[in-house]
Amino acid sequence: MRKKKKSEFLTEVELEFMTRLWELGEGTVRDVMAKLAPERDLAYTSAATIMRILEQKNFVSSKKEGKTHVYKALLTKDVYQTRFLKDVSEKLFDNTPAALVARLVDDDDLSIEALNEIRTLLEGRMKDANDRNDI
Amino acid sequence: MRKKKKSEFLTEVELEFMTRLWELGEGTVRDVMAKLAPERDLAYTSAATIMRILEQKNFVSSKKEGKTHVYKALLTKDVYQTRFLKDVSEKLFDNTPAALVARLVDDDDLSIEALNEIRTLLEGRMKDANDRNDI
DNA sequence: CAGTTAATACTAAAACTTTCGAAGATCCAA
DNA sequence: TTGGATCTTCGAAAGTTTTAGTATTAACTG
Repeated sequence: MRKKKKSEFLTEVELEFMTRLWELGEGTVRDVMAKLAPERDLAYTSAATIMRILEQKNFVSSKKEGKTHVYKALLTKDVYQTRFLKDVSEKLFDNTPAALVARLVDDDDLSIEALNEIRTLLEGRMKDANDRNDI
Repeated sequence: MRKKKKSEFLTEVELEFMTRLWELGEGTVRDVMAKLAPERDLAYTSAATIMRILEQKNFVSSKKEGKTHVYKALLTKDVYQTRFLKDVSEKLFDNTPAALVARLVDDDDLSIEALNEIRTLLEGRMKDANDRNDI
């Protein structure tokens, strides 16, 4: 017998739907479906089920407008990205985020601009961290 | 009816086992089990099943030594990390690895040491990029 | 108000994941 | 060489994920 898994992370299809909802801000099942890839051929009831599951798992909330539900993410994409990366870092990179970055910049050719952007952000962060330490 | 999912990525338990095997280089079911967290209470047959599944999915190969199988990863951790990050980048960061790094360094939980490591890495990478540009 | 349209709720299937027991195979020691 | 220990293989149970059909319910339309 297995114990029930706590759903901290989105499944593949759930992520697909959440991504659309993040883009939309909020929307109905039809709205979300309309944003799926055109080749994605999914019955309306399937999409509705996914949205219902997302609500059960507390990833989204819904309010009723007329007879339809309007869904809204309860979790920002930023927060989810952070949570997810923390887990990846732990499970696949021995808890060393630097190793993760190493692998990433090793593989993909980031533009100089992107690298600069990241460095700026990094230095801002390091300054903050130092300030906190100096108190 | 769903179409068969091609298993490009490891499941949670599979990753747990592969991580041990990567640490070991190669090993038997017992070897891998011995490296699991002490509180991980798993029957030997369960572990054997996981290893067999990993072999079916072509993540590992095995050679027979006496009556036991000695397993070896067919996929390096580096390659898997790269493959995985590419997917994460795509699915959760709009295909912009820079956004991924940005999110990572923006995480308040990151230590100063980790930030330093990342900066060192980044500067090395930027130097390389500049060198290439100067040619 | 009755009929059509469209949304939701319920249910269930098929595939996948995780776990482990039963049965048979193999090796070693006495 | 045989008994015990240990290994492998097979199958299956229980939970999760993904998909969609059916039934019900709510809104609009003539």
